[in-house]
Parts: sequence; structure tokens; C-alpha cells
Amino acid sequence: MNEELKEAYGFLFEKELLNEIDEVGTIKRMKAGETIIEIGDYVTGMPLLINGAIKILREDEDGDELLLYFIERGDTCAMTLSCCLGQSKSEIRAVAETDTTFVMIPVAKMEEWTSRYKTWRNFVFQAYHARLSEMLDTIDAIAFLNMDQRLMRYLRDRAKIKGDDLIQSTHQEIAYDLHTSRVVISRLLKKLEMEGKISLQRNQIKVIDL
Amino acid sequence: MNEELKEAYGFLFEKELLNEIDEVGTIKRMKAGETIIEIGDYVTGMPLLINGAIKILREDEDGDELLLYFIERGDTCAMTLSCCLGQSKSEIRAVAETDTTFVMIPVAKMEEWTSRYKTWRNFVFQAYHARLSEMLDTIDAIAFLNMDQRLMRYLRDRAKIKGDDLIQSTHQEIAYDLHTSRVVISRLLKKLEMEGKISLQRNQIKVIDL
DNA sequence: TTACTTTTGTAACCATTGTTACTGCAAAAC
DNA sequence: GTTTTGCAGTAACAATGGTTACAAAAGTAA
Repeated sequence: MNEELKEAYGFLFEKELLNEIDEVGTIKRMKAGETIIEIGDYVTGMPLLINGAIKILREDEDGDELLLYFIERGDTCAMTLSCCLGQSKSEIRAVAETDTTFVMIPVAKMEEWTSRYKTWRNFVFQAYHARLSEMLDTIDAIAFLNMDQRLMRYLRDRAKIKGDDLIQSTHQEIAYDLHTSRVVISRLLKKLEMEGKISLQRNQIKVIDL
Repeated sequence: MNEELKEAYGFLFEKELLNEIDEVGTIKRMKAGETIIEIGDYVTGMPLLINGAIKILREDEDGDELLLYFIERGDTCAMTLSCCLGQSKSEIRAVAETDTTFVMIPVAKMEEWTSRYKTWRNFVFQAYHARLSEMLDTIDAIAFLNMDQRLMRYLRDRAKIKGDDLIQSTHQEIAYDLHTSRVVISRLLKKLEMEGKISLQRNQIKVIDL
């Protein structure tokens, strides 16, 4: 049995289910920045995240992006899950935020386990629950917050997920995630630096106190 | 067996499950405008919508509202569902959009049925799926559309749900749903009227061609 | 070193949306 | 009928965020 799998999911699933996962699942590893699922792709499996983090993005017709939320260890992508059950194409893009490891479960098994294992069923429900909550948070942020507050939230999230106060990206990349322009982000970052909340260098932002 | 229940859910659930629903569920009727669930309420049951429509709203700390989506016949509120399983308080407000009839199912039964009935399980998954989709649409609207397009979308939705081109509300009510101000809505409605897309009277909007 | 590319800083300006304030009108209450 | 209340129309202005344009700085390659 794969050790990483056991470590990440051992406390959730019984031995029997873990064995089945180990048997039919395939371990995948992705480098930070690689695209895991593209919009419109047929969803062939469901990823159980073992290590790292994945960011989930939405896109409109013009190709404008928006970050929806991050997925971390012990989580799965309920959106993918949802697509699996509906046999439909992906409505979102998934990109590795850090180097990641996950187990890919074939669609067919998911269905079967849902009736056989109570722990699996609970896991799936809890995944849906978590995703709905994240979506609500995202909606709150877009609808109720100004860009400066959204930016602060974003920086906090990124720092937390990386477990490090140093965020390595360009202003342009942040602008894509928040669906705004580079100039706006530069402007607001400068303001945050003036307020002593962050410090700026080329390609990196250090979170001091957000 | 309740006839309305059979009519709305007969094609989804087997006879046995329908009987159980009929037995433990209580039929509720609400007038348009009545609040069904308030934010912070403990969720004691899950509503299966038989007739009418319910609108689901989100609120921020300042009491500012935002319409998330509508629920129609044959649907349930996945948010409520999610709260049930998590034993938590409601994160949203549900208000009857039209006069509505629904069956309230006690939380305990839900869990039980999830393991016993495949049809129920599918129904629950499909409800989650539908809700995630609606949330995505909502996010798209807020993030990618301007207020005039959001307003058109809103009017179309309301007309469709009511099955009638005549929408009865004040500009202020619309402003609340879209989380903007009355003046902005009046301005945009006037523009739509100029363009021949709607006609305006006090307390009502007639959709002509949106 | 120099030349080139990428990233960031900044100013000036525009567009959309939000705010305040006031008016006229319609319906309901008296 | 008159008065009162709530709704809608509109103007003027403010705030936020988006756009264009250009310069300076930092990093990379030659």
C-alpha cells in the first residue's frame, strides 16, 4: 500500500476501502503551474489530493479568468466529482498551485463505493459541503468587498497555502486571478507597502501583517 | 398518499420511498414573500419543493443582500442539505418567491435514506450538482457582467420562473436582489425601456424582448 | 560591458457604479 | 374631496476601478 495515501486518508477510510483505492487509483505528480484539468475536458477521474495545493479557476467567453478557490491535502474537487456523476465536461480549470501529488480514481469506482462505503459517502458529502462554502466565500468577496480587501484576502490565502510569507508571482499573475488589470494590482500593492503590511520586490511579495 | 407529492416526485422515487416521505414529511405552504429560513437558523429539515419557487439570498455583515439563485419544483435546497449533514446553522436566507408548497423532511431520515435508496442518493447528488452550477452562473454574472446585463438576466429569470412577462416589484426590491442602489436600477430600467426591451409602470415591469 | 526583455511605478484620463438631493406623480388613507 | 405616503425620474457629483502610455528598474543573454 502506498504510504502517502495511507498517511493522508488513513484516518478517514477503512482498511478495505484504502486497499481498493490503492488498487484502482493511479498516483500522479504535477509541478507547480501545470494544468491538471482544462475547461471542456471530459472528466475521466476524480483526484484525491495527497500533497500540495490546486487552484480552481473559472473563465468567461473572452478568456478572462477568475480564481474560485484552492484545494488542499485531504480534499477532492467537488466540481470534478459533480462532472463525473453527470458525465459532463469540466466547467473549470484546475492548475497546480504548488508541486502536487494526488490519486486519480476512475469514475466507475466512485459510484460503486458510494453505495458500499459509508465513509466514502460521508467524504463525498463533506467535499460538496466544503466546496459550496468556498463558493459562498468567493461570492461574498466579489460582491461585497472592494479590490483592496480582495487583494488582501488573496495574499493571506496564498501565504497560508504555501505555509510561507513569501509569495512568488508577478503583479500580472495576481491580476489574472482576481480578474482585474496589472496596473490596478500594482497601485494597490504599493498602497499596502506604504501601510507597512507587505514588502515588495521583483517577482515576490513578503507578507508582514495583513 | 399526497397527490401533489406523487405528481412532483413520482417519476424520481420508488413507491416505497414515496410512502416514507409521505409518512414522515410535513406539507408546508407559504405565501409569496414569506421567509422560510433565516440566516443563523438551525436547520431542522430539508424542503422538497412541490410547487412555486424559492429565492436564496446571501447577506454580509452590514445586512446587504445578494440573490444567489432560485429553486423550483422537483428541486431541493442543497445548501440546507449541506447544513443538515453538518448540523450547522443556515448560511443563507430562503424566501418564497411565489406561493409555494413543499414537504419538510426531518434531518434524521435523510441520512438513513442516503444509504437505503439509490434514487434518493442520486437525487441528493444531482441537487448538489445543480446548486454548484447555479453558483457558478452567479459568480460569472457578478464577476464578468456589467450591471445592465445582470439586470437583464435577472428580469429574464424572474419572468421565466413566474411564467409571466409581468414582473411585480419596485425598483428598490430589485436593487436589493442585485446588491446595488435604487437609483442605479431606475436608470438602467429607463434605458431598457428606451430600447424597447421592457415597459414600465408603477410597481411593475413588462418584459417585451430581452 | 552592452543590448534586450520583463517587471514595476506612475500619471492622466475614462467608464461604470454609487450617493445625495430634490421633484413629480400615483395610490392609499383620511 | 385633501393629505399622506411610497415610488419613480433625474441631475450633479464622488468613488472605484479600468485603460493608455511611458519611464525606470531589475534581471538575462550576448
